[in-house]
Amino acid sequence: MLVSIKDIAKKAGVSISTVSYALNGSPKVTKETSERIQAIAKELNYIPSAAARSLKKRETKIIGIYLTNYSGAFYGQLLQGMMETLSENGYELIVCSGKESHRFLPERMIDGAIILDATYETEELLSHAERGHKLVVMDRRMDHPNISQVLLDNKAGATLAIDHLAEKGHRKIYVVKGPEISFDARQRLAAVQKAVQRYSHIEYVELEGDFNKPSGEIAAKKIHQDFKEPVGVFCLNDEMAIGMYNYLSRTNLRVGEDVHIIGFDNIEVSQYIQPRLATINYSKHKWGALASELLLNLIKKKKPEHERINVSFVEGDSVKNR
Amino acid sequence: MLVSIKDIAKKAGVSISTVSYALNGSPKVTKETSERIQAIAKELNYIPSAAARSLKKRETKIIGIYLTNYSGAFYGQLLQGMMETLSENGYELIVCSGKESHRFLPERMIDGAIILDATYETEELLSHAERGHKLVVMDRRMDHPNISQVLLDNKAGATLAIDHLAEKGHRKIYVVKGPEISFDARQRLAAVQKAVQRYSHIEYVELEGDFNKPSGEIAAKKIHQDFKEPVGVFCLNDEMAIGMYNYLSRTNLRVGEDVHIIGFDNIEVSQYIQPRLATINYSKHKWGALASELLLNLIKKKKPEHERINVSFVEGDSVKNR
DNA sequence: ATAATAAAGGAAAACGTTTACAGAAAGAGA
DNA sequence: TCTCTTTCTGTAAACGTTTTCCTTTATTAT
Repeated sequence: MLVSIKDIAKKAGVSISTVSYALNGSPKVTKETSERIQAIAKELNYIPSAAARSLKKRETKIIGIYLTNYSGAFYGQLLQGMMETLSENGYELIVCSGKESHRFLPERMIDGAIILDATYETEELLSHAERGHKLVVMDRRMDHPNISQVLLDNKAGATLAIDHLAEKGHRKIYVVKGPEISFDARQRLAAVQKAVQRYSHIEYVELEGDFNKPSGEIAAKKIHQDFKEPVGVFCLNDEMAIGMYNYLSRTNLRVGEDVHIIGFDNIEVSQYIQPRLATINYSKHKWGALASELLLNLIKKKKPEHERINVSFVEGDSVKNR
Repeated sequence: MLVSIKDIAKKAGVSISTVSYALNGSPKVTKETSERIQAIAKELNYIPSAAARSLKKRETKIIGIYLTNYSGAFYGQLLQGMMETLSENGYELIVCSGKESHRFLPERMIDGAIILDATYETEELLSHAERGHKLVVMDRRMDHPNISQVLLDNKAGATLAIDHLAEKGHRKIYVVKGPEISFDARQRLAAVQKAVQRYSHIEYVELEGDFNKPSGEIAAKKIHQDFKEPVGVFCLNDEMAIGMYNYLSRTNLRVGEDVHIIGFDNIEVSQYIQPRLATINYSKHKWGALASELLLNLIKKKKPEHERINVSFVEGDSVKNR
């Protein structure tokens, strides 16, 4: 039923090694024999076995990206960037999410992994690296000969946001935090705390958040309850900002008049909601492409690299002068 | 460097088959030997080779889902539903997107595939099925002993939408179409055409669209240009509705007053935008779970099945009485 | 004519498992 | 004591490739 190179060899009257060479375009076999073998392979509908090949070659030409929150609104562009870079180099990308998918790396189902999944234990990553597996982390800092990293410039982004609110004359600033587990959230928060210190006249309040829309609504509720005069709010991601929009729309407070909001990530929908959300932008495509490039370098035995993705401020109607 | 069962066997003073049996919990080997072997395996940091195992067992316990548009806003819940069902049954899920990833199925990297990717040729799918591979299609109709299908009830959804607009007294209805390649788009459109025939007094206009936000903006521009009196609009998905919101906000036309909009899909953000979008809802989670279940059944040699996912109307503030 | 070289292809080992089958040891029944 | 089970473990083949090292044949140089 299942056709292997053995069947081709028999039909062509050659040995299996010749078939293998022919199918791989090796110059060791005549053009004519090669073509004859190719023809027979096609005729028999031959398809190589990935398992057999990777068992022998000790590689799969597949890269895995580890994600938790598939819902995240920017994965599309991120993955696009990765796929382009990888496929130019003969690699395929698969997205791994299930808890058991962690075994893909140690079991050598994939030749390397890109990590964007805070629930993946750093210890575990380290032990993989220790065994010689190649990794790129996008969600934490790690220093190891088999690990490269490419991180967002969260510090710059958060500082940009706070400075913008201060510039617009806001004297009370809320920040809606992210989940403790997220590296980006922690970095953004730390940068915010440092930035507000430069403005001694600013009253600064932290609100809980988990990067999802409902937590933005809850934060909005707090703000509504305390409301006395116009305030600035820095939501540590756009999702929560959207939750906040929604809650406020059911109150007498107006975004861009009473509550001035800045987000982070510039997800696609942020430029479609009303008023347009001011936010921190960065190229998701580039982030993914760079991560892939560094992984490929690592696989080619190059040195690990540490890169940073620049961010920029995106003007919006959600922040005006106080 | 790389430890295999051979190394364990040597260290434990048994044969490799005993190691294999022990590691797989076969009753053929004593509890003591088994435990001793397990201990040694752990000590040596043994990890099985996925390639070797799947070469021998002719299965990988991995299912692939084929997607094009990662950006799609509902993949999170869909994949969640799939992963739950699959992992309960000892399978892992990987998301495949790259053009070359098509080979995963014929090369037996995966034990089955779920298709939600209109660019995947039906011919190609058929040839896979013909070779004995198991498939579930979510984006087309196919009849084959190795293919199950689970489709949205697009017809019911589209009818619900048109009826709602008609009930609200609208006499001019626009429909913003989807891309020709999409089965869902074609089905929805066909149902719309059939539904409007029942309302002879309704003026019906079709506008181009491709399921992305910018095409919703373009459609909105047309509507704005032609505007005379309040109209109803059925956007064949929510994304385009959001694009329409955005364009209209820059005009004098108001959603829910001048332009009454219904979407399709009920993506998460639709309930967060203002005014809340009326739309057609269905359980993404269930859709994914069911598709996985049917695939598992197929793998267990059960008969192919054809299922349908029910849809329902979601009230919103984007549609009011004319 | 002979030896040296090149060209084309083949034999076999290896990759790391699983598993059918065979074998050995030990206990039980006669 | 002998045979028959039962219980454990070992041998070896198989999965489908790739690749190293040979062998054969043809070609060229001497």
